[in-house]
Amino acid sequence: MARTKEFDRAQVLHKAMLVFWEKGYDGTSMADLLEAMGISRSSMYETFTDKHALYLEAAQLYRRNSQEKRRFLLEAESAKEGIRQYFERHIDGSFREDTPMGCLVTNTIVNVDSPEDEINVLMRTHFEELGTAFRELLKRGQESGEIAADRNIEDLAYMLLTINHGINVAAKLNNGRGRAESMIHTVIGML
Amino acid sequence: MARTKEFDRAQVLHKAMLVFWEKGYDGTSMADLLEAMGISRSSMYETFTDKHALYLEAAQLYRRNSQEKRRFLLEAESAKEGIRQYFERHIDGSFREDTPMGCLVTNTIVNVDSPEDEINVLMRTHFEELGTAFRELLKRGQESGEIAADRNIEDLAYMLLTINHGINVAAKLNNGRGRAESMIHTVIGML
DNA sequence: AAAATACTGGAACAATCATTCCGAAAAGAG
DNA sequence: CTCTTTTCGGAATGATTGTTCCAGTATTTT
Repeated sequence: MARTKEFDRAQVLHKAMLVFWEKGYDGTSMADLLEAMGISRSSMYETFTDKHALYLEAAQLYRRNSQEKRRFLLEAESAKEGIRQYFERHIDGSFREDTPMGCLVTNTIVNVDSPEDEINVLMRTHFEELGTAFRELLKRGQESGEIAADRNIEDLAYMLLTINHGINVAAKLNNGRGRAESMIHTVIGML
Repeated sequence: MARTKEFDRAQVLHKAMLVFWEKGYDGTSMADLLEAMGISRSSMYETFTDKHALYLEAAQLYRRNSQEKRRFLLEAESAKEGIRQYFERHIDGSFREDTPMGCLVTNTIVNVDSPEDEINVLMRTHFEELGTAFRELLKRGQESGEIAADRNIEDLAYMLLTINHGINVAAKLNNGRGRAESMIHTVIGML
């Protein structure tokens, strides 16, 4: 009876995500979004309701992509090797030239005011899960003897989580990824 | 011939700094600033020229206060003890309840678009100097035998700098300072 | 008292923001 | 061709933004 469905919703959302990633929530205007998404104002509001709702969807998309890295932690046989592979991916994602620098989630934490905001809850969950993944893997590594028994697993996991945050900040400063890669190599050697 | 000087310029600037610290550059409106500073629009523009100029001054003030921590690195006799004292101060400043969470400088890096902006140059310098302070102290620690000779000083310094960044992000997530303090203790034990 | 300066309050401005609405063009289905 | 639905582009709205300007009120010194 009518015209076929829509444009490519997923693709358009992806474009929006890149803009949010680069400029943050307040920093991106609707004009920026529409230009990048390549659809009309009307279509955008029809499809995504709101700027806030669009951001929420974009953040969730980012998170899905980003969560793939965590598989290296969950499925690793060796703790150190799993951590190495995770950070290799993490550094690559944070420093690569064809996407914005840093991490959309980290970039946002700062920006949103209310800690009760749905967005902020999403961020907190994101990092709690990452911290848990580090902890579980380190624990397994300790049980298998790969990591010394006297190590404080809780502290090491929190250290890795903190380094994870720090890399996202460092990427914004653009000091070059080489230093980060070398640093992670040394950190793993100390575990 | 005339009325005496002004209100307390330094005090008013301090108030403005707290607002920028909490809400970021874009996030704070002139209304917010004026309410916190307690002076009139006219006086504000007369005294500080611009929002941008005001922010720049506020950031420099923050940086001066923040730089006092670095003295613990520059003047330390023991490397580990100096690093311990630095991070004790750093965590306290980042997590304390009577000032905004995190670090004004870190909170800003994300926000400003152009890397050529005077503000962004300020930020970069800030962290380069901190990285140098870590490196010099670690080197002295290695020469005095406090730190093993086979350690890669460059990597360790970059790790501490990255952890420094990460703490500022973690403070925004408000996971409680206890975990950060415990983590630093463990990290220093591993140096 | 008079003159000079410091500060205030509010009005006015132009720009930008997210959002809503409407009419027209486009495109598949009957 | 004729519906029906999707998409578009632009105009309009109302709120908020940073900034300028001016008249008026303090406050101090000559």
